[in-house]
Amino acid sequence: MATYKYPRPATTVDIIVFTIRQNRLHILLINRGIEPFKGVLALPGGFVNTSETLFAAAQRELKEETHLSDFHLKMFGIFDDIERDPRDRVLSVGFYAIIPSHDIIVEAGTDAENVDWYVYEDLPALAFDHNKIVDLAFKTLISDLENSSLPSKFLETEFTLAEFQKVYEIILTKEVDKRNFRKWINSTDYFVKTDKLKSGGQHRPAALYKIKSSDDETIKNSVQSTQNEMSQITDTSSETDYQQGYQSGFQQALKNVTNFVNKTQP
Amino acid sequence: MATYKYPRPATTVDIIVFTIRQNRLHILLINRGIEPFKGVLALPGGFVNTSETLFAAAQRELKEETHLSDFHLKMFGIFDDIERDPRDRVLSVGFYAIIPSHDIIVEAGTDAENVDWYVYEDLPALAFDHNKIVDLAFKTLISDLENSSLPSKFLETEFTLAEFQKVYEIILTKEVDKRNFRKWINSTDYFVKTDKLKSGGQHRPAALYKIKSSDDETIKNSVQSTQNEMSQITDTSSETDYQQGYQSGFQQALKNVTNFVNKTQP
DNA sequence: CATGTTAGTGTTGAAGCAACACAAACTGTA
DNA sequence: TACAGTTTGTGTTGCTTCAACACTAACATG
Repeated sequence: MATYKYPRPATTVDIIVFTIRQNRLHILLINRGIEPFKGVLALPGGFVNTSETLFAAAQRELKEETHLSDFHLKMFGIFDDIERDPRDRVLSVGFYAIIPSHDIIVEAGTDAENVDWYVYEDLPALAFDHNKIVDLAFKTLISDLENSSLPSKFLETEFTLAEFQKVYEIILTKEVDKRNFRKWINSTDYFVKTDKLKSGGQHRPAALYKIKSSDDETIKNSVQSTQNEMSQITDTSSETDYQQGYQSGFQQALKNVTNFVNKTQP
Repeated sequence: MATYKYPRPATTVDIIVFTIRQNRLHILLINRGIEPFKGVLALPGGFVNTSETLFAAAQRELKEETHLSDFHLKMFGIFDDIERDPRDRVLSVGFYAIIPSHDIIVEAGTDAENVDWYVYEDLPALAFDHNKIVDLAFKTLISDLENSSLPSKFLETEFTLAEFQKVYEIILTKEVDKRNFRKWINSTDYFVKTDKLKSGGQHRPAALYKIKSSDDETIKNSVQSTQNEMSQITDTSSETDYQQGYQSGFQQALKNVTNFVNKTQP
């Protein structure tokens, strides 16, 4: 039991786990095993302990309820409607995770009676305000797509450009021009061609690419636990920001301002 | 007294109040009247009650400590370092506020011994992790500048384009091209020219502009209390998003995807 | 009415990007 | 072994966007 001078809201984390299965975007939902909303589909998540960060809580809950432990994880929003949980005043912090398509072993954990994948575009009504949380997670995913190596997290470490292009087409539900896509790949410095080819196909073998990083294993195997705030700066520096850690801020923030500001010094 | 089965982190809000004085960006700080960090400069803010939203808490605290009540207010981040408050485990949600330069009557409230304005570029070490919070607030302000009518919140309801341009130059610390700036003003539909002129100057009178909105009083006099999550979508629709409220999400999220996606339908 | 100061206005060259078609490489089968 | 079938891989062009840049108009004051 814990006693405080003033009442305080509880804090939870909820996680949207995205993956691609059968060429469609899916998210992970649990069938709630306990009240409230017993038997209703809901996002994996749970209460934040006093001894852990929000990221740690999201990792822990996802592992408890799904036995997943290796994923990209990003905080994207806070949900604070007063009546969003019938039991008590509960704030929730939303995270989204991306796991590769081949990595889809999930088992029900303690709080969950059942864990399964559901097609994103055809979700039923979820418990609490979870539909709203899912919507914002998807919007955030979309806006994160272009300016980072993030979509490759849907694939294995090495992937062909055709596979990678397909990830975009599935998430955006739009056709992508092959040549322009490849030009964009080369214009970023997120990816490099390996000297390997995708073998075993029936047709012309494709070159395998991977994320360009001095230590991509570190990135792959750990969540972004050092990034403990939501970066509103959705520019091309968002990935490197996290690796550089905390910067002095002022000059950093000015880097990517565009528009009518003079580029040349007078 | 409040008793819970499990311990829970406390939740606070901290507010960065931006304004422009003497052609420099300032923020509002209080000299803490109580421990911890008694006598140290800190952001206005305080604990969130169980019966209020985070926005309501930010409004209330700002009013309690500064007697300000009319401002633009936006949530921008969460701060969850485990040791960020020596008393207890405390999560903090950051907001920034913008108040017009003419509207700078502030008085010390209950928790604050002293309230005053400090030049943004020359801040001392603040209590808790407040320097970090200020940095992210400023980054968010910068990225919000271009795609909204927000910077006009630094000015009175009606303003000249020279005044408006000056706001950008002060915040960005860069010179702005007058003709390109005015072209940008016209290309957005955020602003309209009124039929009034700025009188009383010594030289050619300038036309007065204002925010184009059917009910701009509503926008001016209220915080964005209906926007209870951080919109990661930093595109040109961010202002209208808030007015339209919650949308179905999927198609909405696709609107502003650019880059290599085919624009024409096959 | 002459001077001083701010308000207000268009054009041009460069860069970025969407649209678009065909040859090369490999597998399996005849 | 060659032919059919399928996927990989590659450049150019026109359009749009935007940064750079200089002069005239309007008013106040002495």
